[in-house]
Amino acid sequence: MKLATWNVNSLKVRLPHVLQWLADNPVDVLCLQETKMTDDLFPLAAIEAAGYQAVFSGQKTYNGVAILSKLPLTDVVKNNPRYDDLQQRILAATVDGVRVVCAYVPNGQAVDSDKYAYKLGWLEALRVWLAEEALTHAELVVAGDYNIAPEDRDVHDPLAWAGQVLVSERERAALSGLLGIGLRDAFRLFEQAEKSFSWWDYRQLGFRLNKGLRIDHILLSGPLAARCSACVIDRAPRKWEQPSDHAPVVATIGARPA
DNA sequence: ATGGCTCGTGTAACGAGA
Repeated sequence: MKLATWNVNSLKVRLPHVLQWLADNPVDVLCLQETKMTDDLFPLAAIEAAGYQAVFSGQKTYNGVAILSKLPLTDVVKNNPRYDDLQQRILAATVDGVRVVCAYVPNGQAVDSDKYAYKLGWLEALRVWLAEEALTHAELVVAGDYNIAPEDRDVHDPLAWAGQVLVSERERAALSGLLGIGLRDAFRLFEQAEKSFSWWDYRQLGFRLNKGLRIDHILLSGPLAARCSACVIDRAPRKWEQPSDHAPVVATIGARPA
């Protein structure tokens, strides 16, 4: 099974990119974040024409998540049942026995802001819920835009970013908390090139100068991590016309042992 | 030190993202 996550920064603008990317990379499951549209506007027909089923949970202007899959999506859950949230940031579904959670973690804006406190509370509630999910789903994937660079090697200029939102200690501790329930960062299961990032600022030639952060992650439960044979960031669509500021992350997971 | 770019909204700037 190939599984990917991609923050598209508006599915209305990026639908052609998603369709092109799926044509080039026919993954089994694609988690999308920042669709930025209500469900009545979701481009289901175009996605189905590309050979994918889809579930989605959106809202006007901000946030919004979706899961695309070649195989049926069952047991769909919108939002974290342990957290009352007006923002549409979580979507879960089961595909071929694998529990897939698509997450768009709050940005946090600045460490002294209300949004930062919301981010930390949201992440703690996510940890509590995922710990429960892990008990009933041995094969659990949590893929999405975490808005956290786990380590300094995931930051183009750690000194400039030190202490700021996306890299602060409390955010990193919250991400470690998710690993503490038995999840692994698929990207770090393998040797990777230095300065591997998944997001680059639109401004200041961020992509061309590789001034980026690795903030989009695929976390895998133990049985899936054991079968994961690769995890890569696909920079190609970041070079296309009118790109998202994020690149897709793709994990390859082998078949269950007989 | 600040803003730099792109999105949605709505049709002009502005909030938000990261």
